[in-house]
Amino acid sequence: MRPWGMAAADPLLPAATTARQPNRLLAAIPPAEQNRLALDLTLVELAAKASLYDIDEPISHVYFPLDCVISVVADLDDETVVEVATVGAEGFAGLPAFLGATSSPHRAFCQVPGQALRLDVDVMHRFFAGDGVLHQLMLRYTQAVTVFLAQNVACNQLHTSEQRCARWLAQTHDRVGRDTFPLTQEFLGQMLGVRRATVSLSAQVLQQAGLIRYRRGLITVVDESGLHAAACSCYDVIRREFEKLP
Amino acid sequence: MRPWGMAAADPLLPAATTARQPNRLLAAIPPAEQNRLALDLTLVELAAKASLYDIDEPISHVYFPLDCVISVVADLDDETVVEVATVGAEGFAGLPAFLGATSSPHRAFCQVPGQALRLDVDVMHRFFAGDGVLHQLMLRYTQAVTVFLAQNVACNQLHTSEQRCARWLAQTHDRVGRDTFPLTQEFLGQMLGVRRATVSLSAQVLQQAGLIRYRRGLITVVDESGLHAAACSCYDVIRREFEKLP
DNA sequence: CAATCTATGTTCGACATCGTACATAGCCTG
DNA sequence: CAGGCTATGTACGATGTCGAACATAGATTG
Repeated sequence: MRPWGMAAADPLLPAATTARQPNRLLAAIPPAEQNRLALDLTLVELAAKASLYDIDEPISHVYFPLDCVISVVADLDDETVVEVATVGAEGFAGLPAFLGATSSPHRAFCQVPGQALRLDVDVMHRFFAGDGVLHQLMLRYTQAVTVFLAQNVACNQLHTSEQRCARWLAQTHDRVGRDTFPLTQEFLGQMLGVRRATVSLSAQVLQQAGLIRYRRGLITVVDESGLHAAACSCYDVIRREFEKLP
Repeated sequence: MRPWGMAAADPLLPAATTARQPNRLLAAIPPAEQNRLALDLTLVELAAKASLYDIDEPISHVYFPLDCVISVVADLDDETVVEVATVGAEGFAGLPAFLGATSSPHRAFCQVPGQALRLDVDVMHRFFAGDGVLHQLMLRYTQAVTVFLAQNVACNQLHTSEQRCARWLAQTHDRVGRDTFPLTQEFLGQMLGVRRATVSLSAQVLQQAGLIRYRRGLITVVDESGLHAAACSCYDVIRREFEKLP
C-alpha cells in the first residue's frame, strides 16, 4: 500500500519513539527480537550531507532510517556524481557490510535530514549468528534493492531526463511524506547525472503542466498522480517490488 | 587475479567434472558441504537464448554456471531490452530466489551456451536452514553483484556507447576465456540498449584501433589491455570488486 | 552455382543533451 | 535597505545518439 509512506508508531521499540515514524524493518520483527536488539541501537540525528560511509573506507555501522533519506552515489573519475540508490524508513543503509564486505566503491550520505537508528557492524554480525527474523527481512529487502538498481540501469539508458526527473520527485515525495520539501535543481542534477540546465528545463515543463511548483530550493508536489504519469514505468516497477516487502 | 577467468578443475565436486571449469562458489565450500549438496545438483546443458526465468514468473531453480554465461535483462514497455547484469562461473543466477523473492520484474537467459549446475529453490532453502559456508559465499557474491549493478547505473548515464561497448567486450572476454567468440552487433546493441548502427560505428573504431577483429557474428579480442584502456573505469571498479571474492 | 538469408556498412535529418556563459531574481546578512 | 550570495532562467553551437532506410557482402542452402 504505502511502500515508502508513513506507518503507525510502534511503542515496542523504545529507541524509535521520538521519531515521526518507525523503521519498517525493525517494526516487523517479533517483540523478543526487538528487545534483544534495542540495547545495541543508537538513535542518531543525521544532518544534510552527513556521510554514512565513504568510497573504499571501512563501513563501521549500518543505519535504519526513521525519517531521514539516504543517497548512495557513485563518484566517477571526472568528479561527476550519480545516485545509484536511495534508502528510507523501508530499509537500511550499509548493504555492503550486511553482505559481508568491509567497504564499497560507492558512498552514502544523508539527503533528507532526520533520525536513524545506528547499529555497529560487528554487533550486527554477532546478532545474526542466531539467525533471526530480521536477517530474513534484510535479505528480502536486499532483493528489492537489487531490483531498484537494475531498473535504474535500464532507466538511465532508455528514458528521458524529464521522465527520470518526474520519477525521482515522485519517489522522494513518497519517502518524505510531505508535499513540500527542500531541493535545489543543482542537487537534483547531480543525482540524475545531468546538468542543472537540463533539470531547469524538465522542471519547467512539469511546473507548466501543473504537476509541481517550486521556488528557490523548495519544491512542492501539486498533482501526485500526474507526476506518476509523467514518470517512466520504472516508478511502478520499483514501487511494486517494495510493496511486496512484509 | 582472475575474477571471471578459468580455474583449475575440482575433483571433489562430481557433477562438475565434465565441464571445462568448476563453479567458483561451489568450489570454495568445504568437501563435506560439497558432498551433501552434490546429490541435489543437476548438470544441465544450456543452449543459447535458453530461458532461466521470466518476468514475474516463479523462479524454480538457481543455476551455478560452469562454462556458460547468463544475461539478466529488463524488457521496457516499448519492447526495448537492456542488460542489467551478467553471471558466469564466479556466481549464480537466481538472486531473487536466493534473497527470498518468488519472482522478479527482470528475466534471465543463456547468452553464451554451456553447462550449469541446477538447484531446486526449495531444496536450496532447506539446505540453508543449517546455514553453511555456501550461504555466506552467496551473500558475499550478492554484494559484488550490487556493486556491478550500481556501476552500470552510473555508466549508462555518463559514459559513451563506445566506452560501454569496449567494457562489455572486455568483460565477456574475461568470462568466456577465449579470444574469439560468437557475437552479433545486433545482440550487443540490445545488451547495451543502443541501436545496431551505433554498435557498428563503435566496433569500427575499436577495430581500426587494432583492439578487436570481427566478421559476421564472430568477434576476436586482439589487444586485451588496449580494450581495457578503451573501456571506462567501470571495468576496473567491477573487476576489483569481484576479485575480492574468496 | 544461384538464390537467399542475415550481418554489417552507411547515410539522412531530427532531437536530446552537453559545455559554457551570462542574466535575473529571491533570500540572507550586515 | 543595501550588498552579496545563491538558485533559477536562458542562450549558443557542438556532439552523440536516434529512427529509418537502403546498400553490400559473407554464409548457407537448394
